[in-house]
Formats: sequence, structure tokens, C-alpha cells
Amino acid sequence: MKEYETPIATLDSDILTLKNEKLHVLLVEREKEPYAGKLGLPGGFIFTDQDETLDDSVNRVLFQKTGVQSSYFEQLHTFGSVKRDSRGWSISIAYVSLMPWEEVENAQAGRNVTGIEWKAVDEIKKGSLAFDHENIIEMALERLRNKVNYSTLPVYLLPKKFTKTQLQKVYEQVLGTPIDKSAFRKKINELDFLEETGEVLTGKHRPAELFQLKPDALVCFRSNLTK
Amino acid sequence: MKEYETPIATLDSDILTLKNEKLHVLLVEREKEPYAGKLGLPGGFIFTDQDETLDDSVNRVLFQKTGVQSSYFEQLHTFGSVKRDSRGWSISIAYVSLMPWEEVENAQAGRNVTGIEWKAVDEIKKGSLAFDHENIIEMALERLRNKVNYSTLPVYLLPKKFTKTQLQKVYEQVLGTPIDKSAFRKKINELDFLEETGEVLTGKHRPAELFQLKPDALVCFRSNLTK
DNA sequence: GTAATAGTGTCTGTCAGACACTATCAG
DNA sequence: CTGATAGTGTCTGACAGACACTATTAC
Repeated sequence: MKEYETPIATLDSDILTLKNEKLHVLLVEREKEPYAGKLGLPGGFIFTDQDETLDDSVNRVLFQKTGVQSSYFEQLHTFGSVKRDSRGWSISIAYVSLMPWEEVENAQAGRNVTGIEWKAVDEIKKGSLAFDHENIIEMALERLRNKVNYSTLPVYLLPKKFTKTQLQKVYEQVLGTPIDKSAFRKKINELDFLEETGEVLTGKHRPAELFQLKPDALVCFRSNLTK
Repeated sequence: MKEYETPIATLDSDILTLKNEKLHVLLVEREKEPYAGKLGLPGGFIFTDQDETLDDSVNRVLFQKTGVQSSYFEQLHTFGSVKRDSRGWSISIAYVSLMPWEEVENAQAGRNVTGIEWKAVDEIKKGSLAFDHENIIEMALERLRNKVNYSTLPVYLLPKKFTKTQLQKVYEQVLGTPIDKSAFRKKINELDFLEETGEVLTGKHRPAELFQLKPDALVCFRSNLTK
């Protein structure tokens, strides 16, 4: 049926989460060649007999390798060349996923994987990962930082209910700069994408109201929240 | 070598240009099945024996089908499912390219193509194109419109030398709304990505200065230029 | 009361948009 | 001169950022 030899097509997922208030990425230790024993992004082949769509493939691969079910992901970029995989011309369709730590802390090694590791994104050493996965992570971070200024993306890094201060911390962590509290709150109030839960988070001091994303909200906005 | 059956991998290019002050897309009439005789985006297979990278493939496919050499293109999205192509599980890596009309008006039908057609993007009828190519075009337009507000992308739709009024017309055409002349000029002056050519465009009235993109400029900016 | 964090009110500089103005050509 | 387009100056409302202020809890 095929008229031409077609490249190997793989999927790779860049799962990002906030662990200890720092951005971490999920890496797996590869069982098989190429790059056996090395760390890389969880990925795998499209199963033409099982998957209907690319999204199906992403969900399946991710679950088989790590046990994780992702609530939010988007396609990042497709990488392809004759050189990137020793097995031949290969394509990697890369995805980025944002997850609250609570939902992924129990991730486990699965199929063809001997272990998993959460690595702080700013502590990944050059040349330590399989394939061109460092490039993929770099591009994922760039995309995230670009989108933060005009979208509500960071809410996906938090549990369902969160305080406005927690949300601000996430923005600050992703952007790498402090944000003025008053300006931040004015902005998110105006955009009106949060709703009250009626609950509060108590601690040693004044309790903070807990909010959640409005059911229909996938708001995009534009602003400069950084100093 | 391959452990699993891998999907068919194709490339599709969405070439956009300004013809008669309206956005047009390049379509080709397909010679072969599937969709023989129908219009679709120019596309083709990756040749694992000829192409080194995806970018090589895009350039080659485009040139073979239409004779066009693209000066600016970027990857749009990768589409994939078991259903989109009757030949089986298929992936399409879609690219968007912006070209000045002067560089593409001589495009010709090439390999496996019986004719080409420039179609105004707002005149494409539902169901008239092969595969999911209408979706691809729609996403390309969305991407373009989103990027226009914070990038200099539209300059690639103009010839090398152009006036500020011509540039404004392009922005207006892409965005679909009028822009205030003074605000537009203040913005592009401030961003400082154009340089004078010393030449002027004469007509019936006051001549307009011709500008060109600064050699090193790939400026991104953020503003609301629309009313 | 104090300490600490939650949350708000006010001022100010910047800038996009509105719009009127001047400049320069053909005829 | 007129007509038409090129290009500029000025005002204003909106808003991001700075920062001081009040509110509410634990102790």
C-alpha cells in the first residue's frame, strides 16, 4: 500500500508540574536501546491498531509508561530528521502537559521503563538526556513562558481549589520574576475566570479564600504582569 | 528494524499570499487517489533517502509540486488519525508559509499535480477540499491572526521594499479591521525594525518612502492595533 | 497586644486610539 | 489653485505597576 518508505513516528510527552514550588519535568529511565539506561521524556510509538487519533496515542503511551492520566495537554512541535534516532529517519511529535503535583506524585515506571525521576527543569545537565529531548524541554518552557502572559494556563499546575496567592506564586515561578500583588489581583478579577468555592484555607494567619476555574473558562488574556 | 507498523507521514504546506489586497492560499488539483481531481494543499511524502530534516522535506515537496521556493515558513501543527486518509493511519505535518505575490505568481503545476489555483481564503466552500485540509487552513489563519498583534510576520507578505501605508493595509487585511494610521506608525517606529531605502514610490499624489526589514530584525511585539 | 499573611485603595507614568493637523506631490 | 495621499502633533481615557493601607487570623 505504501509507495515510499516512511519514517518512524513516535510521541514524546513533556509533563510539567510544580513540586516544592519549582517546575519539574517527568523523566523515565530507558530500558531498551537506543540510549538504554539514559533518562528521557516518556514516549512511544503510535499503535495503528489501537489508537484512533494522536490524542489517543498520547494518553495511552503516557499511561503505559508512567501510570499518569493527563488533564491538560497540547501539541508542542514535531521534530524530525535522519539523524536524531540511530534506528533511522524518525519523527517525534512532542506534547506538553501541565499537571498538579497531587495528581502525579504516584507516577510509576511502566512498560519498557526501569524507573522514573522528577527533575527540576533548571537542573538538567547538558547532554544528560536521550535523543534531542533537551531541545524539546527547552521549547516547552519557552512556549509556557510565552503563553503565561496571555492565558490562564498556570491554573493547570495547581490542584482544583487554590488561593489567589498560590496562583500568583505559580505565575512568578514560571515567569521567573516577582509580580505586584495588587496588579495581579486586579487583572484576574477583571478577567473573571475564577469562582469562589466558599471554602477557606486556614493557617497561622488570616485565612485565604479558595477559588476554582469557572467551568467554561479557557480564558486568554493579554497583559504584562512582570515588573 | 521497525518493531511496530508506523503511520504514513506526509507534509502539507499552506502557502499564503496577498493577491489584489486579499489573502489567498495556494491549492493544487490532485492527479492521483485519494481525492483525485479535488483541490488540496500542496503536500507529499518525506523521502527518507533524500531529505535530511523536516525543513528539507518541506522545501523539496513545495518546489516539486509548484516550483515555489519559500522565504519564510513555520510549522503549524501535526494532524493524525486512522480516518483522515483512506490509505490507512496517517500523519500530516502542516506548515504555513507567507510569500509576497511577486515571488509566487509564476507557480506552476508539478509532480502529481494537474493544476494549481489561488483561492481567496474567505471563498473556500465547505467540503470542497481533499482530506482535512479545510481544518488546516482554518488553523493557519487563526495562527496568523494571533501572531499579527505581536510580531512583524506580515512583512513577509510584501515585496522587499514597501511603504508604511502598504504595511498597514496588510495588517488590516489579516486582522479584518481598520487601524489608526498615527497609532500604527508610532508603534512601528518605536519598534524600529524597518530601515529606509532612500527610494520613494511616486504616484499621483505625495510620494511615499520605501522601507525594508532591517537585516537582523525578527522583532516580536505586543500591542492592540485594532479599534 | 504582636506577627504574619490576605486583600484593597490610590496615585502616576505610559501608551493605544481618536482626530485634527501639516506636507508634498499631479494636474 | 484643488484633490488626494503621506506623514505628524496633541489630547484623553485606560491601565499596569508602585506602594501604602486595612482586615483577619494564631498566638
